[in-house]
Amino acid sequence: MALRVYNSLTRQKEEFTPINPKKVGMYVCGVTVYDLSHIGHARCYIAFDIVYRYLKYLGNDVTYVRNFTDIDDKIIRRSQETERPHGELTETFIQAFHEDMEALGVLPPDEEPRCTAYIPQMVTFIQELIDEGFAYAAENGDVYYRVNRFEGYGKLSGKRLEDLLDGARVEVNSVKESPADFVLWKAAKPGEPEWDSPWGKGRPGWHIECSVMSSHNLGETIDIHAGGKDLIFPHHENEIAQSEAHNHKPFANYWLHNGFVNVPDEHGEATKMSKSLGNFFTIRDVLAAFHPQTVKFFMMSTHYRNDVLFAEKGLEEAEKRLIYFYETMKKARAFVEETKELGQVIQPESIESVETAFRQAMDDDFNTQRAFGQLSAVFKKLNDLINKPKASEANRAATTQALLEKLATVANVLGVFDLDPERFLRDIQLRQLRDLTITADEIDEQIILRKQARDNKDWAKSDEIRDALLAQGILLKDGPEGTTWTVKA
RNA sequence: GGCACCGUGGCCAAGUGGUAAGGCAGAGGUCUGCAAAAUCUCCAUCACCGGUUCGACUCCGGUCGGUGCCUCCA
Repeated sequence: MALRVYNSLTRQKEEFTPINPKKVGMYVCGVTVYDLSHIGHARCYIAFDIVYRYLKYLGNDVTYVRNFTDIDDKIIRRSQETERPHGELTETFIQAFHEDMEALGVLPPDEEPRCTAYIPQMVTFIQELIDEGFAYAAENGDVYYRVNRFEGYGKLSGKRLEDLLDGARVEVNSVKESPADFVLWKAAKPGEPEWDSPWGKGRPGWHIECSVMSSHNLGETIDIHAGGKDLIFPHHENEIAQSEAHNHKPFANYWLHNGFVNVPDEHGEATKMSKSLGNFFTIRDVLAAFHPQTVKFFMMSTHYRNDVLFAEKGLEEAEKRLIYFYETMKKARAFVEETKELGQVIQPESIESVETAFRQAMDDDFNTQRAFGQLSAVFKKLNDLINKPKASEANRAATTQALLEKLATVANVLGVFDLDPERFLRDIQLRQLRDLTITADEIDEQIILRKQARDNKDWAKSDEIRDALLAQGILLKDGPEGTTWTVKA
């Protein structure tokens, strides 16, 4: 078995071969910290968190670098609007981003470089591009990349330079040699944050940051470079142009891009999130409404390269499914604990096949949806073991235990259903209760009263309590281990 | 206009040359004091038209429909 990944550069799935065996360097473009992060960011960093985890699971020593863009036009504007120093502003949102990622169970990368810490390196890099004729300083203090000097321009996005020029708006009084040229260094206007450079005070352009931080942290050629698909052009195209012109070697061997998170419009059709339309969800908004695992599981229920429609129905479906997974694990765990002595595992090879199937799915470009499909069969099997006395209880319990252990391995790679089931289910209940006036203790009281009535076969009284709870939004479920409850949808 | 991508059951969503994973919803059965839950069973020929092939949802060409990028964007 070998891992195959879809490479945006070649537009096909390829076997993944790192430059150094078992040692992988990956760089994912991070956020610009001028505001709270949205669910599109969540999708991206969840997707590549899985990539990170899976590569490690396969035995690779992975160095994962994800930057923070902590200086750019939007930051400056926001800083001026709010009259806060830009450093303080970005610090706030870096912290918020960390909180969001932690809530989502996204592992921290190995390095999180901030571009303001690399300005001298960027200046050097730009100067070297100028020296080689790949860039030029304009009279206003800006420095531009000379796109037509770089032969491979457009190889990632599939765009041809002449097409770009056709489509480009004619910029009046542009200091650029060509409309396709992009900025490497921006001259500072009065009052803006500024750094020294041979071309005057200014700040780096967006694209140069990633080229420099990538090579400084991971070397001139890296294995994986990833980000949202909206970054393919111009950001990643420009990174390639900068880095390959500068280093004379390939910049990244594999380019991975995740799909968008869309939101429903008034007709339920997918539409792009945008602040102007007010259809924008921050990670915080969403986590207030749904459990982080629900959000994560939902995101992973579509292949990372496809767009996903962030609709309430889908989230609710995901949550329902996740509850089923956790409830099954809880029951399975209880079954094992109740069994005094564990016997022989029934069909040990079927236990191993769980992980084999998982790897087959994940080896195919991190196909989480397929992995979940296969795991459904495992949960069915657990139910079977718990409920159907086909074999001795001791053997069934042993098999259940073995499956649970295998599941834990897989859960750890996926970062889903890796929480304690009791705790997850309790968290879900408490979240659901927030919208109701009744408390968990009050419900438990009523359940005890109802049990007394039921023990006395006082069905009228029992049903009365049940109906009363239902009227308050609480749905009772009578199981072998007693009565549990959920909030009515 | 240029460049990419997509079109699988009521809905979500895998598969991509050998005759359609999984989930939600729905129908029926079991269980239950009755419910609910759980559990079991059932439920598609893959937008359309041509072509290649022994054989195509899967490859090629075309048609129709949808989306993204080309301006800041995960």
